[in-house]
Amino acid sequence: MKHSLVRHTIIETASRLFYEKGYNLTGINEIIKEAGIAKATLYSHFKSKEDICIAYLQYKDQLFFEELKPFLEAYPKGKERLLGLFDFLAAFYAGANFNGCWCLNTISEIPQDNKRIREVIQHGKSTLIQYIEELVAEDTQKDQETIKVLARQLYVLYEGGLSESHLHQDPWPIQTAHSLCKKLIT
Amino acid sequence: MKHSLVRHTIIETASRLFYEKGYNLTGINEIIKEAGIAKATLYSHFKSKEDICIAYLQYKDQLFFEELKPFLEAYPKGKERLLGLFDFLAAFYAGANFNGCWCLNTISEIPQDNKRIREVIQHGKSTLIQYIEELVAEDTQKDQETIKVLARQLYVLYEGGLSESHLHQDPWPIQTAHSLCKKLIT
DNA sequence: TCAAAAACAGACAGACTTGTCTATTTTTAA
DNA sequence: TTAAAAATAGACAAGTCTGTCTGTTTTTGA
Repeated sequence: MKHSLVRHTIIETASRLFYEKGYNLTGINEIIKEAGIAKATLYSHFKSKEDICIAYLQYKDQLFFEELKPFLEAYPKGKERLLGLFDFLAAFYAGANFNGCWCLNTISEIPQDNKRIREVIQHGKSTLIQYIEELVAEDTQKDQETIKVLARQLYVLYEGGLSESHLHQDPWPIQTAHSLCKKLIT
Repeated sequence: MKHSLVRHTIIETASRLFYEKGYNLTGINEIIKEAGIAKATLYSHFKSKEDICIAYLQYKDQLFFEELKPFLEAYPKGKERLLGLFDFLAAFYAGANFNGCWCLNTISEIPQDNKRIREVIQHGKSTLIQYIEELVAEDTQKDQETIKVLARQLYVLYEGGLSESHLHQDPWPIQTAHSLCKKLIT
């Protein structure tokens, strides 16, 4: 297998396992077994499990935006697209292998003083907030401050719906967030 | 030490460690060392680590309501008391040892098929929703369905603010949830 | 006072963890 | 074609984990 392909296989396999089973309950031995590679190969691509964790978080964020953006482009700019955010969430929930937000899950699993992983997670979420700001800006004319405030409100709704649908194993929190979003923007 | 006192010491120590460090990163050996008891003593009170986890979740929920209820009784019934919910959250965030929501943290740490722990968590959160319904009902006259819908909306806001303030290590999501609550009830 | 209950220290089993290392084979690319 | 790079299997170190067990000492309560 080509060098870069092996790396990709490791990230894909580790991501699936980390997301499904959790970071601490997934061992290196399980990753190499499922990926079908040798342990020395894994450690020639990543110097530690923590490095794989960071690659996992970045990979999930990348996939997330690669799916979200085309999904929302099917909606007309403005209010409908903002509501589309919660349709995306509902589809995400309904899809196979849903296990909540990988960022919140991982934050819960690492020591509080692990700044390296925390920063990757916070960066990913900041990117999402920024993207929501862009969606809000596409709606009717607003000043910069109003845009920022509304984006943060929608973000908190989005995350609340996501984590609570996971906890209750029921889509009602996402639906609640959706209807609250509607109330906010109309 | 008296029998029931030992049990309480175990729960208190385990709760502190589970909440601070996470469930999987806290070992039985650490619990007995910090609690100052023998391992055989711990296992005479709890048959497994999972049983301690359940006692931990119930203990935290109990403490939570024991603090929340008197806190809110200082507010006038109705809208102000509903907003007080988010003041409580802000105080919880600002307090020492804040580490997010123990329910979401624990859900992230256990295997997906662990129904026993999941049910304890879902039960605790359902109790919170029910309590919010009571707070909502204290406000102006509403039919039962409207009460339920509004309570769920406030709950999603509450949880979103809580988990995101934890993630970003900043109180802005709680403040955002607070202002959204205000908008909702006035 | 005295028997029962509880707590004690700590060894131990058995399985797991991450990460290193050796020695061999395969693949790649010029 | 051939030398360098990469992947291989798997042993190993050194530590972790949960849970059991033995044998002793302390506490409790009637």
